[in-house]
Amino acid sequence: METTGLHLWLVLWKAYQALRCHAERHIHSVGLGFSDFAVLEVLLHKGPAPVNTIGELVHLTSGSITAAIDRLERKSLVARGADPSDRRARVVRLTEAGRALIECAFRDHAAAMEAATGGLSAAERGAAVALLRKLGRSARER
Amino acid sequence: METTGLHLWLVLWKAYQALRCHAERHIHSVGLGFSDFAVLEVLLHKGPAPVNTIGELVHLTSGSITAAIDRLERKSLVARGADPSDRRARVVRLTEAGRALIECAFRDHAAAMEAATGGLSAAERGAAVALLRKLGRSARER
DNA sequence: CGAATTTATCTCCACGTCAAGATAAGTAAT
DNA sequence: ATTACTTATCTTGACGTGGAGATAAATTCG
Repeated sequence: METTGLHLWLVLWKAYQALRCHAERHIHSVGLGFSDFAVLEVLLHKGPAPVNTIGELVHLTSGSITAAIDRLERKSLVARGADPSDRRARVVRLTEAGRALIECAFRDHAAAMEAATGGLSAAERGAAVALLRKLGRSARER
Repeated sequence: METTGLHLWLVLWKAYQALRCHAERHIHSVGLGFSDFAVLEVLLHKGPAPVNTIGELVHLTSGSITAAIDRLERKSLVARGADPSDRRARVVRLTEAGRALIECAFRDHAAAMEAATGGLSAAERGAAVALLRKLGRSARER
């Protein structure tokens, strides 16, 4: 078994692409892009938040998150509001339509990921999670 | 330990991003984009190949791979040539400069990945490779 | 208080990607 | 040989992203 860092990286990349492909198929079918889905998901699970806070959570730069919120606002899935404690900030919240959409889409997404990872037993998935978490953490620290 | 498919997907995503961040830093410092690096790497290890064959290997559509080869040709890192057995095809090969660059860049890349995955022991990396390979393969099959 | 710095957001532009369609060359079938 | 189909590549237009810089508000410090 190959244990070089390069090999691990390649295998990780391929696994990522395979899962991402599944994820994208479902998300695309709802008429959303990957980033827009991530933004809605953050809003659903963390509640309203300022633009750049969301950007950091989903790894988008200031320009990109502005564009993403613009897209979602154009579709009436989110709304910008004023932050009473900071007049620079614009707080983003889900609209009714946005909440309905992401709740449904998220359920589908979870089911799709469950199916896509079905090739591994529960024990294997647990082991994979532990290893990947450790790998990600240590890589981020360097 | 969480063993849902969704959780595994999220952890995989984060680990991927952490490693990709390392990879991109090194590749960018050579003046290349991620895809262009992948194209050169294919040419280095598999030898000259037609445009679309390369595109499939690095997962780029016909339009994208054309643009990538254009960029590399503009920098004189690769050259297009005729395929004697198929006049539609354009065979891409490394130039001297291209070979020198990718050989050097690839060594650096391998070293960077070695360092980035250093948080895992050899045994852990072997286990991770086995799990990720299985995961990727089964996800691709569905 | 006023000046300098930081923070939050937005605008603008360049880049890489994809999708769809165009062109040209090879292949198969009648 | 003609027709239809497939394959290899390129072109065009739209989209999402990042980076640099602009603006405005908040914060820090003398």
